[in-house]
This record gives sequence, C-alpha cells and structure tokens, in this order.
Amino acid sequence: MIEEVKLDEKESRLNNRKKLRELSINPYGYPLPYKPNTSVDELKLKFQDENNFNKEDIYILGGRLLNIRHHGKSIFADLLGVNHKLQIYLKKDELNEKFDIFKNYIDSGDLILAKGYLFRTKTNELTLHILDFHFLAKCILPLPEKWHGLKDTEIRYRQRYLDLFINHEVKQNFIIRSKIIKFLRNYLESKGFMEVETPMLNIIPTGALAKPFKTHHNALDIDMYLRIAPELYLKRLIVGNFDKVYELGKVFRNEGISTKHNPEFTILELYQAFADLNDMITLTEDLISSLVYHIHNSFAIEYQGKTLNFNKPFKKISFPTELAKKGVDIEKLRNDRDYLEKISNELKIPKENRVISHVIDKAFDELVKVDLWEPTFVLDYPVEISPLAISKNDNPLYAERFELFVANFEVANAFSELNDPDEQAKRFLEQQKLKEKGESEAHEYDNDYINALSYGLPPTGGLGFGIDRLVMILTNNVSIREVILFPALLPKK
RNA sequence: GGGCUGGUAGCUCAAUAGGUAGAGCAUUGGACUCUUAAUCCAGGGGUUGCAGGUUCGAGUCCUGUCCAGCCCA
Repeated sequence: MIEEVKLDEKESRLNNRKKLRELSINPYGYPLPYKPNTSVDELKLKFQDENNFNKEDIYILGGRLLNIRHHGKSIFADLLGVNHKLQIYLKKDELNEKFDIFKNYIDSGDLILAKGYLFRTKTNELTLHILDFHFLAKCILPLPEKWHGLKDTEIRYRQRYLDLFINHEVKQNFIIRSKIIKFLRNYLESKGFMEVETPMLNIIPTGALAKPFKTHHNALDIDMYLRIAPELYLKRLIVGNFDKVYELGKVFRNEGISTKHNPEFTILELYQAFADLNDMITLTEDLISSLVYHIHNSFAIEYQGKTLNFNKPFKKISFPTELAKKGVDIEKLRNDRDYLEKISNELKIPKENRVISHVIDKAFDELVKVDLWEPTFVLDYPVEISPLAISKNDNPLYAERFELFVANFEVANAFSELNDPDEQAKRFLEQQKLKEKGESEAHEYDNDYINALSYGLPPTGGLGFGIDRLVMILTNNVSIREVILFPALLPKK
C-alpha cells in the first residue's frame, strides 16, 4: 500500500518544478522556442468588439497565469497582462501529453508563453485557444487570496511586486504617475526648457529649509550631504548663460516618515531667465490645469469626496493678510517678544523653537493652511522664511514669492530669485543668526553661490513642484506611500 | 519623540467571561471537455510577531520589545 504524501503548498510547487526538470523541461524558460508577437493588452484592445476570428491568425504572448480552472479534459485560466487579463483555453484531445503537463505541474502564478488562436466563448469572453505553451518561470511561493487580494499594508509595501500583480488597481496609481512625469517633461520641452542634472552629493546642503542626510566620502575623507534641493546649482546654470532649465529628480530630507512625508521624494524645479514671479504664476496655472485636463479630461476632479477645480485663474491670497484674519500680526511678532511668546503658547511651540521664522511658519500651517482647499496661491511670504527670494519693492520685509496650495497640501513654491550677491550674503548671515537662536532648519551659508551671483544672475523666475503630492491629488490618495513604488519602511527583523 | 489600534494557517478573517484555536479562499487526492470567486466529494495544514510574567490553565490578563496603521509633536 502506497502511503499518501501530504504536501503543503510550497512543497507542492517545488515538487512540480522538480518533476518538470525530470521531464527535461526548463521551468525558467531558456531557450525560447518562439517569441511573442503580441501582448494581452494589445489583443484585448484590438478585439474588444470583434466577433469574427480567423483560426489561421496565431498569437504568441507571455504572461502570468492566475485562477486556473480545471474541468477534467479541459482547462481555463487567466493570463495576466499589464492592464488586462486574457482567458486561455486548453483541450486534452488536442494537446495530449502537454495537456497533462499543464494539468499536473502548472501552479497559479507561473509565467508561460502561450500560442494559439482567438475565439469567443458562449459567455462572450475573448479567449485564446491554446495550441502550444512554453514555461517562462515557476512561481514557487504561494499567492495571496484571489478574491480579497492582499490587504496587509506592510506586505503590500515591502513586497510591492506582489501588490502590483495581485491588487490590479494599485498599478493604476503608478501608470498615472508615469503619465504625469511624461507630461511635465513634454510641457517644459515645448516651452523651451532644457533638462539638466546637478549633484545629489553636496558639500553643503542648500536650497531649502530642511535637515539633510549626512554621508562620507572615503577617498577625500570629507563629510557630504544628500541634496535637499537642486536650487542653487540650477541658478548657477542661469549665471552660466542657460536661459531655461529644469531638473526632475529625487531630493532627500532627514525628517519624520508619515503618510505625507517620505525621506526621499521627487521634485521638479525650473528656472527661467528674464522672468519674475508673475511669469511663474502664469506658467504654474497653465501647467497644472493642462496637466489635470490631460489626466482626467476635465478641470474639475474629485479628491477625498470633495471637488477640486483647476480652472484658471487660481485664487490668490496674501500671507500676512490671511494670518491677520486669524489674529496673528507678523509685524508684532517681529518687534514684540512678549507677543511672540503669547502666540507660541497658543500654538504650543516648545521653548527651544520660539524663533520668529518657526513661529510664522507654524502659525500659517495651523491657522491658514488647513482652510486652503481649492488651488490657491499664497503671496507675500515673510523674508525670514524666504532667504533666496527677492524682496518686494514696496516692502522689503516680504518676498516676491508664492506657494501654491491644493487640498491643504503645498504643491508648488516659486519666487523672483534674489540676484544681488550682497543682499544674498546678508540673508545667509541672518539665517545663521536664526540657527544660533535655535532654528534647526535655517539655510546654510554658501560662499561659492555668492561668488556665482557676483558674476551676475539676471532677474530670474524659479518654480518648484512636489511631484508625489501632485500624484496623490490626481490619483485620489491620502498616503504618499500609495504613489511611491517602494516607500521607506523600517527593516523587518 | 508621544498617544491609540492592530499583528492568529499561504491570504482574508473568526474565536462569549481566561477553559481542546475555527471558517472561506488557496493547497493535496478524486469526479467533471464553455468555466470565469467554476461546481461536487474527501483530506492535510497553527511555537497565535518576539521575550518574559500571573494562573491548575493564556490567542485572551500583565510587563518589555519589534513591525505596521491612524492621530499628535
């Protein structure tokens, strides 16, 4: 009497792989007996309304098998493409031994090359009638549940590859992300901007108010920093006589991880010589609204159950005016220490952070930002938090700067770039003073940048976008982790 | 950094008041040549995140710890 061997799922899959090898079939594909001449998605699109098929038209396509349905002497299964799946159909009386190989040794998740002709089943499902197939790769690990999918967020992020092919809708976020990035590049190229790459490894981290990641160059034996922004390098290029440049890439900020912050994220920065803040407003409105239309075929979209309208022009408000409406007087914060303490108490700002720049920033976030739903330009930023922007002609305490807010997110930041080297040097020194007073996110002094400005930077408009947040808004996601393929997580022990 | 919630079979989830840890899907064996969450029959599968503690007895209570999610700083 033969004792029945009970195999668990992984053992069974490994056993099937072993059996294939015993039959001299390579479970991993090489060499390919024939190449694909189409794809699941191509066939699905091409034949979505077609009902007449020619058996002479032979299609060869690769894909992952899911949901295999055995019916004795016939088998149905789904072949997974990028956006679609295609049903395949096998009959024993046509495939003979190959049918048995499929029946006995194929597991869900396996990758195969399928060859056959198209027909429609009586339930009208477009189906590939299989004449031959070839193994491409064996899936030796069990798959998540076919109906409920993979819900565990930890596994979804750590093993994104599983998330992508099990939870079909997840892929859409990343397809849209790619479309957005492609659109931005096309848009800027069409306006005469040139894409450049500047260093990610910096001697001094500059261009933003943020904490950097520190690293070390061994051969030079110096500390270096991952960039927190490409800004100062891009403006050096304008000094170098380029007139329209942009960079699209990662920046790194050593801050908390949350649904809205990933330590590395994607930024778009552009600089246009002989332009100013108003040109950046016009560009931003046009760029964002055409992007929204490109993705959604409408200027109005839904985000978290509420409407966002991207019709030009966007709403414009003034930073000090809005804060004044909420009872915070920036002038008084600058000149009256008791008042600053009072506001700090109201905002629960810790003692060590009670610096003018921090209090202004915090007050805006707490009191104004929370109400900014529709696309809104906030103008007239205080100089204390705008060390790289030119001052307004009529009031040097405020900068020619805007931030664009959408759905309570800051999505863009722009200024008329400060191009007076003496004034820039003074601003850097003021930032050092703030740092001494306890502002941990003050701008570093960059001597070489002052040197560059000393050769003459023409009046320049600069603009930066947070790409991840833009993608979140356009894909209706509240967590940045849903739009970053491999978000930062702590290592699993 | 703080608070709250969670972690149980490959996956999705149960488990009354502290009393033998269950189901569906997946998987294994069998039947089935138009199914699509296929169906029908029969099985196997667990160190309940980890380390301690209380108890005759812990998935459940306590302490610590790790990871995740949400909120706050």
